[in-house]
Amino acid sequence: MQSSDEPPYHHGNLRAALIAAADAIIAEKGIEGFSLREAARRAGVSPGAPAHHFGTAVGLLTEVALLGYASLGAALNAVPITDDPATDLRAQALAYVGFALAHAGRFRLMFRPDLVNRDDPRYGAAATAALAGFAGTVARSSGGQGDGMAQVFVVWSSIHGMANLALDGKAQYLFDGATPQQFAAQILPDLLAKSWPFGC
Amino acid sequence: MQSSDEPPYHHGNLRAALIAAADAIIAEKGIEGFSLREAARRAGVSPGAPAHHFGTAVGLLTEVALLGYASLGAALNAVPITDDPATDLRAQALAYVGFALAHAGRFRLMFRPDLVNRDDPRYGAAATAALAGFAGTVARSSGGQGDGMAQVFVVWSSIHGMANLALDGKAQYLFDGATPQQFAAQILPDLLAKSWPFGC
DNA sequence: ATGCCCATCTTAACGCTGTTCAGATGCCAA
DNA sequence: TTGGCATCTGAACAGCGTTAAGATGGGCAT
Repeated sequence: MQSSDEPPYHHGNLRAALIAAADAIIAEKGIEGFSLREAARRAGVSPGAPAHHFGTAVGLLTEVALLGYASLGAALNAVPITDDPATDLRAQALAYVGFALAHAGRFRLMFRPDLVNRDDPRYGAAATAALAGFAGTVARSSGGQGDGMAQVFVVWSSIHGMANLALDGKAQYLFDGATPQQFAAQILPDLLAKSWPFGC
Repeated sequence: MQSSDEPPYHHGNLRAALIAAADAIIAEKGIEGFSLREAARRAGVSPGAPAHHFGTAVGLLTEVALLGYASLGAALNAVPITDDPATDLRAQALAYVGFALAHAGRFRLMFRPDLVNRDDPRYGAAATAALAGFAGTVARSSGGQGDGMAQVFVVWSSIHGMANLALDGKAQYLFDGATPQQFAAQILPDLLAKSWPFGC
């Protein structure tokens, strides 16, 4: 009996191994570099093995996307809450964009409807759970006035749009060829403080 | 001699035929339903034929994406300009989201860095040209105060985020299971007028 | 008008992909 | 110990993008 769970047993906890392998591939090569066969290869099993655990490739990728929402939620929950909702909103926006750039593969996967099973009830739950703290900040920021859902949508859209544009290199075009990382670290904080309507 | 250019000549204006076929496939099945071989099939040529005109599949898809930016620009330029920049901004936002939903395949392709050759100089030019009128509205809206680039980025992010969230069915989750089309037609206009900070 | 050149397209092949299915494997419970 | 059954293998299939060698024929120089 080994203390490590690397080569677990006869065949082992293949399910977890495949999820980890898929996540690693996506982190290394991006979502377009993923292939089910390579995930199987890394887990040391035959190409047909994943089918029994996940059905299809979408089944496996859905699990990775669920992990992605969990880690996004963790990143958002990690920002300290102050008594100024606007400050918190800026910090959460920065965390959101930072997560998208730091885990580009995961982030892209999370919003790829063709690669994820949206009918899985855990999917919607994971998304709302990830944004729960963020929705709370929006509610505190508005003081309960106005349409709550609309406000969450508007603020989320703004942050999500910044993340996507930065990820796709569009910010690079507007801001003197700054890389996405330079943009997030140097330009975005000032921008949120001075030009972002939700940052007061 | 035929008046129609359908089966043009010996082999014909294959380049245009392939672009049209690719655009049609994407409109029918979405970007994930595209395949280079099917585009060749529809154009009535062998699988290897596109290579000479576009090099790789990305070459062909880049052309379709350029058409996409042109049509997005046309949609944005089609909104009438009033003397109230906030009104214009709302109308342009509605047009942007409407375009994304009406031409989902094109729109998704336009922001897929793995399917488009970002090094093509026409690509950046097409993107900025499409947003030129929009950037003008932002400038009029701010009265020339503040960082222009930052303002364009912030407003564009907001609109782009709404389009993406609507397209991915996230709005569906926040607004009582409304379909993307219902959302754009019934919910979004009110939302832009009442909860959108750029709509005054 | 004729002949050559060269862009264009075909055919065939390579290696890769996701998925399926019959059969082998070996753990766990009885 | 033995049977049942979840698990995994190995091979196959169709489809994909891309490449290379060869056929095809239109347009240009002569």
